[in-house]
Amino acid sequence: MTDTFVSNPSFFKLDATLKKLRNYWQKKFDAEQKDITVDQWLLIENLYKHKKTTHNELARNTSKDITTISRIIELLVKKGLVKREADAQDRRKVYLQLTPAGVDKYKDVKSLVYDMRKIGWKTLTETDYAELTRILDTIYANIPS
Amino acid sequence: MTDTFVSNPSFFKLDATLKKLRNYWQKKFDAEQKDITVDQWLLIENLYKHKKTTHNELARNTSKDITTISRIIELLVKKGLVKREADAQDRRKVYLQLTPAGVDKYKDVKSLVYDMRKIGWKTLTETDYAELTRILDTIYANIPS
DNA sequence: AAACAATAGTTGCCATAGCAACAGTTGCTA
DNA sequence: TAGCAACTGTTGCTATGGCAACTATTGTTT
Repeated sequence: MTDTFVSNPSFFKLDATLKKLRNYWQKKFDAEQKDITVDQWLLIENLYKHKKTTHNELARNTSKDITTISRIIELLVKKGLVKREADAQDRRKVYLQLTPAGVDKYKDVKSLVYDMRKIGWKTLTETDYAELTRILDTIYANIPS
Repeated sequence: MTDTFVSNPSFFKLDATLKKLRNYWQKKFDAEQKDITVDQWLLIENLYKHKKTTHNELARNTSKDITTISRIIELLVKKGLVKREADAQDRRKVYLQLTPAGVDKYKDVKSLVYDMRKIGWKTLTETDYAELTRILDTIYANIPS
């Protein structure tokens, strides 16, 4: 692996791309008055798919710190999109699930997200997607935890 | 482009990979008592390469918000790694440059960063790097500003 | 059973991200 | 030259990210 290669700014490029994506999504959300942030959306999407999870599971599934989950969930509860439910057996556990309003929000925002994903990929192929996935997964696996 | 393709979580994967990278770097910085954050490092690296820049240029070069630059620079000034210098012609402008201590910090941290970059890429090839660059650049270009 | 370890989640703190509002300066134009 | 637009940077506010310390609960060990 050459010097030039290693010193090339892949970290920077990842960061820049992700920021531009997040920014674009957020502006669309704001323009269409969805009244959520991109990360709040990610949790809603995850809760829709898993129906009923705990903070810890959500943290693992979304690659977010559990403290961040705790705070985002707090905001979603205040917005009436998520409800907490105590576990009867283990009183430390709190189950999280979307309220009916949360399910509505998911359905409302879903198609917008779908469209935005298409825009990011518009000039790329399925092979490109597979390549990106492979490379990012490899980098992820290469980094010690 | 298929449904499955579009609904696949590339945003999530980018985010997860970047977080793991940033985390790994930060832990190494902390373990070796470099006393800087990853983003502070990115500004130091940029200032080393450009010698003398303004907040605006630095924001463009690093893909960071100018308010974020303003605050990170404030921290670096407090640490004695960066100094501000007013422009004689245009009194709105402030030039930024590394102090001698800032240059030392750059030289001190550089090899550590070099090693970490190698670790992320250890099982990948130059072709992989070129592919990643191409795909990320394409996504970046596809997103409206 | 008492002591201790492990687990689930919250809160405090500081750093980064981005928007809006602001102050000061400079350039343009009527 | 007065007024306004554009530019440079800062500050306030809210959200996310991550570490450390904390509470409460449950499981384990002696």
